[in-house]
Amino acid sequence: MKKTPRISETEWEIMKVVWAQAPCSAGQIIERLTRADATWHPKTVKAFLTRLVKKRVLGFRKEGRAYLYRPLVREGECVDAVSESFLDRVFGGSLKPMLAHFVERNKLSTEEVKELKDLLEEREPERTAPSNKR
Amino acid sequence: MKKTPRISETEWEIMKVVWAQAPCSAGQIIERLTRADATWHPKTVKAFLTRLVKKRVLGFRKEGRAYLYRPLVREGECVDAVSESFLDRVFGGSLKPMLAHFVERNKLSTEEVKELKDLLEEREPERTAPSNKR
DNA sequence: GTAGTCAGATTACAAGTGTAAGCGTAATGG
DNA sequence: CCATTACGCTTACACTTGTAATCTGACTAC
Repeated sequence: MKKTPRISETEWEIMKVVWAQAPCSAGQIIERLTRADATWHPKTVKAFLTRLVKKRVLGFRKEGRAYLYRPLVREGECVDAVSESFLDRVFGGSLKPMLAHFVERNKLSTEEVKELKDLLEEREPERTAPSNKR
Repeated sequence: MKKTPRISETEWEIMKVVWAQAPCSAGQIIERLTRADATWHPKTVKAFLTRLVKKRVLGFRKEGRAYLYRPLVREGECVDAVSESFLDRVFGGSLKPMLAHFVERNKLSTEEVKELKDLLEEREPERTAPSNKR
């Protein structure tokens, strides 16, 4: 296991953009972020970018005057890490209570319920014995 | 809405015990925690308890020499808050990708898949009265 | 070429976190 | 009584996070 570096909440916002936009400049990132939420301050974003590079979460290559940033960790890995941590911390690591919570809370439409069931359907019979994860 | 106070990762560990054990002394909490993970240091736990009281997440009543702590915020509320934040941040707020992720990742047994499907089944909105409110 | 502009880097700083040792006080066992 | 415990409270400190101004060096428009 490679132990994904810890990515804070705000850092995650920035990473989402980088993950989505492949190699992108600070300008593009700032633009994207401020478009969604005008309270982002360019300087703040820059500072975060520098930090993320230092953390080795982002890499870059010089492209003329500016940098083109790119992720050094894959989104999937980070999602895995944070999801597992969340599941463990809040729901003791078991899916059922978690799903129960979300289903309860997000009043799903019949439509959505069906989608989710289909999703479960597709996955399926890897084995019959309870796989105690981890 | 009452805006649940932010509960950090480590604080959550402690809260889990308090939520589970109703009114309980520092000693009981420490005991519980160290039983599960011997690296907990009593002093550390005490410090967190004090902080949590200051944050108004825990309350207490004196019981002789010691305090009996009790939660001032309900677990459900905190779970709601942190779950929503997680869902938004990591999965853009939509359940389906999230479920997909967890289902994919935790190689479920047929058994477990069935349980989850049942869970969805139960929750299904009353289709007799199609109140489609999102 | 000289001032302005625009990069990213550096620095700053207040909160929040994780960790734990010390302090003061009250109970306790000799 | 009095030293030891047992408690909670205070203090400490390094690290992280959120936020942003300032610095520095390169480039651009006069």
